[in-house]
Amino acid sequence: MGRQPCCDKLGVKRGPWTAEEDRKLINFILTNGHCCWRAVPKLAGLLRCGKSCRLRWTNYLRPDLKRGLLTDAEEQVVIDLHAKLGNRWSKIAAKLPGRTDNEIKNHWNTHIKKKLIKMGIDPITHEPLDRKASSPATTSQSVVTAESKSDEATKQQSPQNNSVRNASPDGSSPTESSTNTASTGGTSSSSHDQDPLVKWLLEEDPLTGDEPWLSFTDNVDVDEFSSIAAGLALPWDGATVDWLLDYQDFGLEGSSMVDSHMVNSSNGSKF
DNA sequence: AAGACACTCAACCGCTCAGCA
DNA sequence: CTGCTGAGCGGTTGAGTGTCT
Repeated sequence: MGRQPCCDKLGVKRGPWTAEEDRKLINFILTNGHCCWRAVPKLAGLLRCGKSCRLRWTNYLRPDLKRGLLTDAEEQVVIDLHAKLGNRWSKIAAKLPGRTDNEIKNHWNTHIKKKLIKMGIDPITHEPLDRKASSPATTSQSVVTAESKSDEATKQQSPQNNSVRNASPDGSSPTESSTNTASTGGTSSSSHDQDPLVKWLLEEDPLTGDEPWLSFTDNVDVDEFSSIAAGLALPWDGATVDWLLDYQDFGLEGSSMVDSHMVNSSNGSKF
């Protein structure tokens, strides 16, 4: 790759996480929360950079994560939101509780993209492939606005330009307006604006930001966390938490074992 | 059975943004 | 206003795994 690692300090471990590292990170965050990711590895006794810890937690260890493939309904939501928002995976993920941006991004690239192509829909423009060359206009079948199309076109023309993220979180910046003006442009009312579900998804954040593990600052123990999780219908029951914290003690190797456990433990429906 | 190829997804990287002094 | 720092985001990589020949 030739890139400089983000954490080029000697002694900073990279690569796949071990069960022991997962255990340390889980233990630390469940008892202390994460006030400052940079400090987490040091305090948790991990030879990782904070960035790596944050990624591991948010993409894999977080207790509210669903595991396994996206359901058809979730997939449809992703497609709809992608048509509206483009590659803003974090925004899309925010509308799908239990899903991470990384997961959605991966799923998009590996499954949905192909599915759409198979269906004759351009995954970038969300327009029928056979109409792409002949007419840029939107159709009733189209699930994207002309604006988001230009958004994608802009991005494609300047692959080094990450400026889509110049948009403010509420999508109101000039950049946002110029590249993804679905809410302001004349074609703002795609078919999904009439879809109550999509409308809701575009307006509401299912996650409020006050998830319990974000505010563990008072040495909440695992049992307490388990009950909180149960109360919130989080996917981790007490047994799972206990198991998760102990699974490497049974000689299970690698975090992939967590996956299989999570999937198998609930009739194959993720966790 | 074994090698080649395809696919998946965890993890990495660089960039940008937000908050603060 | 400016510069610094930490957090978050999206794009990309590559190891592991599955499927095909």
